[in-house]
Amino acid sequence: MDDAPERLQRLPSWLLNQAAIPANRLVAEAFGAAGLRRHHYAMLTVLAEGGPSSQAELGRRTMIDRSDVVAAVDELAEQRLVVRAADPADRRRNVISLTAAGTRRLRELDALVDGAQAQLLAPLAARERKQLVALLRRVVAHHRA
Amino acid sequence: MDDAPERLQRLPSWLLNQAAIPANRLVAEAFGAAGLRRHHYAMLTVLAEGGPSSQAELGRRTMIDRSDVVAAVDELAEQRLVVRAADPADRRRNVISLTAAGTRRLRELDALVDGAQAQLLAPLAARERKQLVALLRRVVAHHRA
DNA sequence: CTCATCTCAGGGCGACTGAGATAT
DNA sequence: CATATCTCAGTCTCCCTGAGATGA
Repeated sequence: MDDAPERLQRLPSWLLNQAAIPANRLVAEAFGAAGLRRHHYAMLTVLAEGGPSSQAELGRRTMIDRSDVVAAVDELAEQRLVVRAADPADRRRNVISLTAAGTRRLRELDALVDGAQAQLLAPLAARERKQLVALLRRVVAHHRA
Repeated sequence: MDDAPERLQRLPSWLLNQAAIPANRLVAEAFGAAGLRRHHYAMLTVLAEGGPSSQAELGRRTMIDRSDVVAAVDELAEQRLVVRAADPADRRRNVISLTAAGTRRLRELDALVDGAQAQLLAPLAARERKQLVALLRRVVAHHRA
C-alpha cells in the first residue's frame, strides 16, 4: 500500500526528479572517497574534452552557475587537479587547465561514474538505455536554447 | 562553442539532472501564484487518489522525507486545503484529509501541471513522450524497492 | 520491550540572485 | 558608454540524519 499514485507516475517532471535521486546517490557514493562531487567531475570532463578554458566558459558548458564555478575551481585547485592562471590576452579571465594529476584522477572517476550508471539503469536493456539517453538529450538541448 | 562535452551528454545521471532543472522551473512557475510547491501538489494528489491517510503513509507514497511532510502538511492546513485530525483508532496517527477547497485547488493545479509538462516535452512527439515516461517509470520502480 | 508515528533541530548540496571590482 | 568576467554574500528548495516524545 505504499505505491505512488498513478497520476504522479505518469508525470514526466515527477519521474525526472525521482530518477535523479538514486542517480545522485549512486554517483555521490562512487565519488565519496575521492572527496569530489558531480560538479567537479563535470568540470574536469569539459577541460579534458575541450582543453583549457575560462571559468565563464566552464560554467556555460557544464550548466553550472557562475557562483558555484568559483567554489568548485577553488576545490579542484586545492587538490592540484587544475591550475588557475591569468589570461595574458584578456586580463579579466582566469584560464583553468588540467594538471597531469587531474587527467589521471579523471580517468579513475570515469570508471566510477560508469559503474554508477550501470547500477542506475540496471532494469533497462542496452537498447532501452540508448533510447532513454537520446530522448533526454533532446529535452535538455531544447531547454538549453 | 558553449556545447556540453559529448561525455556528459551521454551520461544518464547528468541528463536526468539537467532535464530536472527546466522541469522544476516550469512547474514552480506554474504553481507560483498559488503559493504552493511541488511537494504540496504530490501530497494533494495522493490524498485525492487514495483518500485520507496518515502522514507516514503520505511520505511513503510521495517519496517525501518524514521531516518535510510535517512542514508541507502545516502549510496545506494553513491554506485550509487539508485538515489534520487525530486518528481515534490509533492515537499516534494524524489523519490528513482533503477539504472541498483542496479538491478544487487540486483541479486547478492539475491543469497548470499539465501545461508545464507540455512545455517540458515540447521537442518530443506523443509516442516519444510515452516512451520516456515508461522508461523512467521502470528506473524509478527499480530503485524504490 | 520493540516498533511505528509525529515532531523538531539542523546539515549539506545544488540552483540561483544581487552587487561590486575589474577589464574589454 | 555598454558588456563581460570573476568574486562574495546570501537565499531557497529539497534530500537526509538524529533524537525525543508518545502510543501500539
